[in-house]
Amino acid sequence: MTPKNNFAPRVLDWFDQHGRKHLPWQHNKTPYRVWISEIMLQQTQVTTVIPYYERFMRSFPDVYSLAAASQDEVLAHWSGLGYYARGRNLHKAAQALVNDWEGEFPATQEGVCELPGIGRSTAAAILSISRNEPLAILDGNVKRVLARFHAVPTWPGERKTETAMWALAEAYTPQDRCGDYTQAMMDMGATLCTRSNPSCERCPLKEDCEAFAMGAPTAFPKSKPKKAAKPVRNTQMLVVQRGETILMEKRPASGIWGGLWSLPELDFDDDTIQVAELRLGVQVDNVISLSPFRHTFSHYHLDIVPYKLVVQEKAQVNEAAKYQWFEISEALKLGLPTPIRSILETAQEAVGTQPQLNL
DNA sequence: AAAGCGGGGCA
DNA sequence: TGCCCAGCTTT
Repeated sequence: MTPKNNFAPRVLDWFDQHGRKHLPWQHNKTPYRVWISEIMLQQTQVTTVIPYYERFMRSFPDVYSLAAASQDEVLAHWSGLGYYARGRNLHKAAQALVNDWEGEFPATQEGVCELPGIGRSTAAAILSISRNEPLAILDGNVKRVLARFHAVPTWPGERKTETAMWALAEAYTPQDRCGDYTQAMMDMGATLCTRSNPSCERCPLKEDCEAFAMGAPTAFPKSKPKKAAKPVRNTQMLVVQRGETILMEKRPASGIWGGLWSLPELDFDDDTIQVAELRLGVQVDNVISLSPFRHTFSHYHLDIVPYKLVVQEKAQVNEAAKYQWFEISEALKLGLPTPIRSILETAQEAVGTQPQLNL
């Protein structure tokens, strides 16, 4: 990492010229007032928060009034903001402040982090803005700014990436005007360095922003690795019944289920009877639908639609080497792929119980 | 419909 | 400790 020495001054200059400085929580910046605003802003945009914030402050002007209120009263003021667990935490934390801290916020970040609903970043925001403590924040806004500035190549959700980004955040946080810097970084993330359509031209950091230099600001922060959305494949599987026996197929030695006994399979959109008769060389007397189900492999889902085909007693099949007739109970003693085993078990139970489709 | 959001809470 | 979730928004 090569911190640019003038990072913070540039951010602060931008803030002095363009930052928002007259939001309701930006005057009389007590820890209490900053705290309430930070919690509300975690989940909601500035314009929505303003009326809620003002109403909340009117009813609960200080930590004592908040602590003394009932949870229902507090939640009534939260109504419409969502995330009510955070409203409840707010109330609990107010009571903890009154009971354990004589109504004052702890002096240290660790102390503030003890309060329910406040973690490292929110604690730093409260203390830097209200008391000008030189503590770094790393909320979504700051993560975005830093990820772009350094073209951070990995997903911030990874532990080591997040640790590295905390180190960056600390390296850039100035000793002076830390509160303004905190506000400025949030403001930049909210108004310039937005998730989509960032206003790079107006950004005071663009000359040294690696993502901007790459011409790809929105490529950062790297998004969460996709859970490799497993493709879905479809197949038909056939339980070909001849008297008391069913037809098992020996799979090729390599590939999926290599060398195992399985069931004859058709493409999903093959005409079941027609293709079965053609390929196996048997005549189908009767078709019984079995329950379709999904089998999931490590890399794809296989949706299996099983059918039972009843064929004539003396049917012979083509390619006899690949096939063998087994009683179901005998077939179940073979080493079978799991979904094949389930089909056979189902077919065994289902004899005579399924509605029959005579064709 | 999918990802992002800070902190909580679980294994 | 490390990972995933709740509950809502934005894209």
